[in-house]
Amino acid sequence: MPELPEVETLCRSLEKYLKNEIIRCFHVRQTRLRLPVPVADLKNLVGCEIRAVTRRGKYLILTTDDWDILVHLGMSGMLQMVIDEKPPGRHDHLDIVFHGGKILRYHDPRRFGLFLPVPSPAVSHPLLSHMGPEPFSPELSGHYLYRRSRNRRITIKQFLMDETIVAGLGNIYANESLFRAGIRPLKPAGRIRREEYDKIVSSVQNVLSEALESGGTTLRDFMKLNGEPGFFKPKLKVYGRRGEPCLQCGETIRVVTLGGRSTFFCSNCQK
DNA sequence: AGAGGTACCTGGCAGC
DNA sequence: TGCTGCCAGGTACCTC
Repeated sequence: MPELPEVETLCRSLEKYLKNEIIRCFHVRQTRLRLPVPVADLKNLVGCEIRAVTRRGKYLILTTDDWDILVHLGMSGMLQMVIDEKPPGRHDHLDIVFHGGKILRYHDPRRFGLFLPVPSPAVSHPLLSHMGPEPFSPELSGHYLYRRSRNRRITIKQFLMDETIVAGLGNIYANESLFRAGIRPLKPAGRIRREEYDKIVSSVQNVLSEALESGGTTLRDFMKLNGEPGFFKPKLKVYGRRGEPCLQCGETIRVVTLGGRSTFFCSNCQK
């Protein structure tokens, strides 16, 4: 369930739950994630206090003094606070056990996620250092996207999903943003005008902040319920609506594949 | 350099 | 009921 708004909400909840907690130990049951969990390096974190929990793109960063932990949820990852001594289930790959008894449990059936101890600061790690601006940073502007897109023949949708261009914009919100901006996802990025990029930036920010509100509620329930996935169902206008009528004009929502990802659009509203 | 395809995994669901 | 094939919120790596 890891969309950027959900990762952001998770980040805020974790900050509250984990700040000033001291790591007692790790229980690693599966090391084979997107990158292998370097078990030997985890020793560097034992006894360390969590200073902050932050987010960069869809990565979570648990910060201590000299080492940080980089967490990515991939397609199917979840983090949950385990209060009692609940036995780990299938795909509960890893626990962080804190002094005082709190446990943070990493669960990821598809194992596309990542759990990586890295020397501070995590933001200079190669996985993060090449990332583009955050969707809400002032760096992300119509001017910026216009400049980065010149001479690019890639489609605008793939361009927006390139994390070196914008950090953390996933498939759902790339689709939704382009619908709101009235721009067809198949249009080459290099052929989009400056004013259209202004519109794209505000669409991205509006969609994400609206989703953040709904995502937040779901995530709080999720934490309270000790891992019940919840039913986060944002008000999607195009994503997942193949064959259904466009909510603006009634035209049938179409789907194409771009970069291996399903891409939904209204051929009447999006030019 | 940029673009397209593929690989990494498991689970859920539609269709037979 | 049970099998098969397809699809899924992500990212990195390979080839052309």
